[in-house]
Amino acid sequence: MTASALTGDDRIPIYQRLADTLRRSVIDGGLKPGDRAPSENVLAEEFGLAPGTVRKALDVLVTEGVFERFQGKGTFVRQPSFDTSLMRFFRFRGPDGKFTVPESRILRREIEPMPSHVALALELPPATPGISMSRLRLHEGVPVVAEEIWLEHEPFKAFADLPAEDIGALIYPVYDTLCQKRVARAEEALTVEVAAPEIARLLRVSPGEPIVVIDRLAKGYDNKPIEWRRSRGRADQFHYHTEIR
Amino acid sequence: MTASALTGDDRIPIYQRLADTLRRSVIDGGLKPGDRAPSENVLAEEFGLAPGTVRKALDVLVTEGVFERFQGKGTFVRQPSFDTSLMRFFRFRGPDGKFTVPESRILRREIEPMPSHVALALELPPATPGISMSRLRLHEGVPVVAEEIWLEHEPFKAFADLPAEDIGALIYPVYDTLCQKRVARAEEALTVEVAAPEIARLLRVSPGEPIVVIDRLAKGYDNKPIEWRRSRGRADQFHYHTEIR
DNA sequence: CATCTATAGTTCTATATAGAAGCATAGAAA
DNA sequence: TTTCTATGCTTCTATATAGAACTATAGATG
Repeated sequence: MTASALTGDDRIPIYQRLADTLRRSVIDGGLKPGDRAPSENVLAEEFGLAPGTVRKALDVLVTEGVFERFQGKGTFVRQPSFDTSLMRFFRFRGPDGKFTVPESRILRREIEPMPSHVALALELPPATPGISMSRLRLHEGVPVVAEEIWLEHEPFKAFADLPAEDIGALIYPVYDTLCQKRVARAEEALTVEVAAPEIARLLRVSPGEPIVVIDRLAKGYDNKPIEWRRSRGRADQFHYHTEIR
Repeated sequence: MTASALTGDDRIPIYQRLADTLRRSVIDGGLKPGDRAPSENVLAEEFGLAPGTVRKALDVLVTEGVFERFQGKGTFVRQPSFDTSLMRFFRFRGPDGKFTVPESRILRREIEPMPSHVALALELPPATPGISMSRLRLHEGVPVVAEEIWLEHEPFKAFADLPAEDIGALIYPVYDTLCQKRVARAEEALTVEVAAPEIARLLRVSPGEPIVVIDRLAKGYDNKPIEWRRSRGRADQFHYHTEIR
């Protein structure tokens, strides 16, 4: 009955308010990805709650994907993996059938005002100064995906000044270390278009070939947008499957 | 401690074995979609378990999508809705912006040996006799999706004899009432192809236009395949979005 | 007739307790 | 050294209990 240190509207169940509190501490960086949360018993002690109530709060956060649990080891802040991204359905594999990580080549990086659809997605005023980047991903030297990436300039100044050769294939860890921006999740949308001349040239296909377009909006733990990205790849290499019910 | 009427390997936790038991009774038809399950207290009484254990078993089945719960009302066998199907990303709406259910026109229905890829998907021997069906879906008179559907002939004899005009836009309820085959879930796969001449003619597009192809394998509560289906629609009307993390 | 009230049934929240199961490490034993 | 054992931590399972919150219905009240 001792609601103790828990804030918020007390018509909301205790376990949900505890979940809110713990989620908050992940957002604020008190708990970082990979960190172990206090054990169930410690939390119960700390907040003056029954262990079952604490466990139920953790259930919520595990379902949300904020935490993951390992029996005997502990409960940890989850490292976003993005292995459910639509991108994985482009099959980048050689003749031996093995899947490989495609290499990245940055074609262009400039500071310019955002086009309206990007500013809208990033929840910023129109024409906000942004970092615009073009990137080509190649598999065994063959171009497979062309990407446009947009970031708000202000919070990503340090990234804008980073030498291009210091940006590897994985870009989100750079955002984290350089700009303290941690990507927690993303929304993706898939459409199909016909190859425009410039895209056809980049991807080495005939104009008019079908192209799969994946738009991604990456967000932080606080659900605020961080990065907008549009990826285009050859449709004949794309295969997506899912389960419904 | 009284494991009572629960069957199965007793190294498996009780709540999981109870979940298995309840799922079984849905598969066997003892509990049909829309039916209310016995209340948590009744189940606890019946199996000699603590209410918390029963509740945990129901949690499992709710997460699986077998049951859905309503506070104050009860726990019910879920009616599969299929509103997460990839098909919903074809936007069938008029100039007023309203979404509508497309009408169906059955073009062909015959009994013939299955092609190997269909027999493989349905887990049947090659060339098993099947019901082959072609269907065109139209929105305001305009063809939007072309479908091929395959069923095993033997269990669906009654369906094969049904007059075509008695088959409405919704086909799964017919499987249930006529052939006692209940679809519980489905797997879907999405690919993109270039319109072949026959498809182009059906969908009234130019050959070479991009076409979105959705393959669906519908399964029962026992996870056995029931129906194989391939749907083709114009790519320019397709828009899929999802969240990842 | 319409509206409120009591009641019984349902799920949901929260407490308290006990022990099993899994993991890591320190120290004993071979 | 290598292997086993004990210990202490973690999450996981299961019990028992109490009351809150929600829904539907029957019956009283206006």
